[in-house]
Amino acid sequence: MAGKVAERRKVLRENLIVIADRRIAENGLGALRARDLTTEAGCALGAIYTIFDDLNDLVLAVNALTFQRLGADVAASLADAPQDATEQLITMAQAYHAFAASNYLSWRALFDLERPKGETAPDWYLQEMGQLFVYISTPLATLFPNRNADEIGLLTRAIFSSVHGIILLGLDEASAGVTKDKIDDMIAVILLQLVGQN
Amino acid sequence: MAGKVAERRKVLRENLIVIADRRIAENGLGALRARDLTTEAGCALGAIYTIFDDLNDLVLAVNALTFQRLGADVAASLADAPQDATEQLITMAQAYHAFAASNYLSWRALFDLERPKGETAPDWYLQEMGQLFVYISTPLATLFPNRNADEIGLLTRAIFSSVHGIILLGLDEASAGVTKDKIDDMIAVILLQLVGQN
DNA sequence: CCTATATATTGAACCCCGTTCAAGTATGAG
DNA sequence: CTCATACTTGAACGGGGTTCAATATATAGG
Repeated sequence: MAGKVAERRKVLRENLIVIADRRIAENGLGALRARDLTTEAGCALGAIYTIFDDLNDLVLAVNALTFQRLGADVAASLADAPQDATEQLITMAQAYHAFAASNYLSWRALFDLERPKGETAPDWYLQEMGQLFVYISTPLATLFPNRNADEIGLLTRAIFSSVHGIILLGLDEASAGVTKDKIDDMIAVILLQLVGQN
Repeated sequence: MAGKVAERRKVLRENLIVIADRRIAENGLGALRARDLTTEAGCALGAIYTIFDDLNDLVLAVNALTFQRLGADVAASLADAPQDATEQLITMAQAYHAFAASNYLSWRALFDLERPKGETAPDWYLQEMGQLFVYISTPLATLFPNRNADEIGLLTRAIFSSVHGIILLGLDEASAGVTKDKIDDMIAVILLQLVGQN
C-alpha cells in the first residue's frame, strides 16, 4: 500500500488551497493567517510548511486558481460575443471588469502578493497572462492587418494595461471609486477611440 | 516661554517624515520598521505614537510629500511643453512615467499603503489627484470643444487610468517588465489614438 | 527661586504572527 | 513483529507594531 502519506498530503494540500481561497475572497490577502488556516483545516501549524515553502507559496497556488477562473470567464465572454473585432475587445474587457468586481479581493491578491525581490513571476502566471494577450491580439491583428507582430504586441500590452488601469482605479473605493456603469463606459470609450475607427 | 514642547514635537515630526521618506525610497514601504526609525531619529519607540496615530499615519505624511513632488514634476513638464494639446498630454504622461521610474518605491507607496477598510482617502490626496485631473482635462477641453463637462471628466479619468496602468504594469519587473522606451511608446500610441486625430 | 501639579516622554512589556525543529508518531520492508 | 526511516506535530523563537505605567520635564503659583 504505497502512498498513504502521499494521499494524505494531497488531500491536505487541496484543502488548504480551498480554505485559503475562500478566506482571501472574504477578507482579503492581508487578513490571511496561518493559524486560522490550520484551525479550519484541522491540521498542525507546521503541516502548512511540509506542503508549501511558506504562506506566499500557498497564496501563489490560490492565485493560480483565480487566474484560471479569470481566463475562463474572459474566454466564455468571447464565445457569446459578436464577430466584430472591436465588439470582441469591448466584451472581453467588460468581462474582465465583471470578474474583478465580483471577485475583488481575490483579484487584488493576484497583484498585491509581494514577490521576494529579484524573483520573477512563476511560469503559470506568465502563461495565463500570455493567453489573455492572445485573446486581445487576435482581433487586433484583423483590425490592423498592415502592422507587424511587434507593433501588435505593443498595442496588445498597451490596451491590456489601459483597461487594467481603468478597472483598478475605478474599483478603488478609497480614491472615490466610480460606478460599475461608468467603468464600463470608460472601457468602451477608450477601446472605441483606440480601435473603433480603424 | 510657551511652546518648548510644541517646538520639540514639530522638529521630531519633520525628522521622522524625512527619515521615513528616505527609507521608503531606498527599501520600499514593506521594509519600514518603527524601531529603525527611532534609532535613526534618536527618539523613543513610543515617541512615534505621540505624533502619529500609527505607522500608517506617518506613511500618509510621506505620501503627501511624494504626491506634491509628483505634481510639481508634471506641472514643470507642462511649462516646457509645446502649445499643441495632444503634445501636452504626451509630455505630462511621460513626465508621470519618469517620476514613477525614478522614484519607484516612493511612488508605489502611494498606492500600496493599505487603508483601514471603509476609510476614504485623505483630503490632500483627493485634492492632488484633482489637480492632476485638471492638467489633463484642460487640453482635452480644447481638443473636444463640443463635449460637455461630464464627458470630459470621464475621458480625463479614463486617460489618467490608462496611462497609470501602462506605467504600473510596465515597471513591474516581476511580470516581465518592459523597457523605458517601450513604455513611452505605449503612452504615445495610446494618447495619439485617443486624441491625436481629434 | 522653589515647589507642586499637570503634561510629556520613555522603553520594557504585550500581543500577534510567520516560521522552525526537536520530540513523538506512523509507515512499511524484512 | 521489529526496526529504521520518514512524516507530523505544536511549543518555542524571533521579529515587529503598539501600549501604558513609570519617569522626567515643563509650567504656574507662591
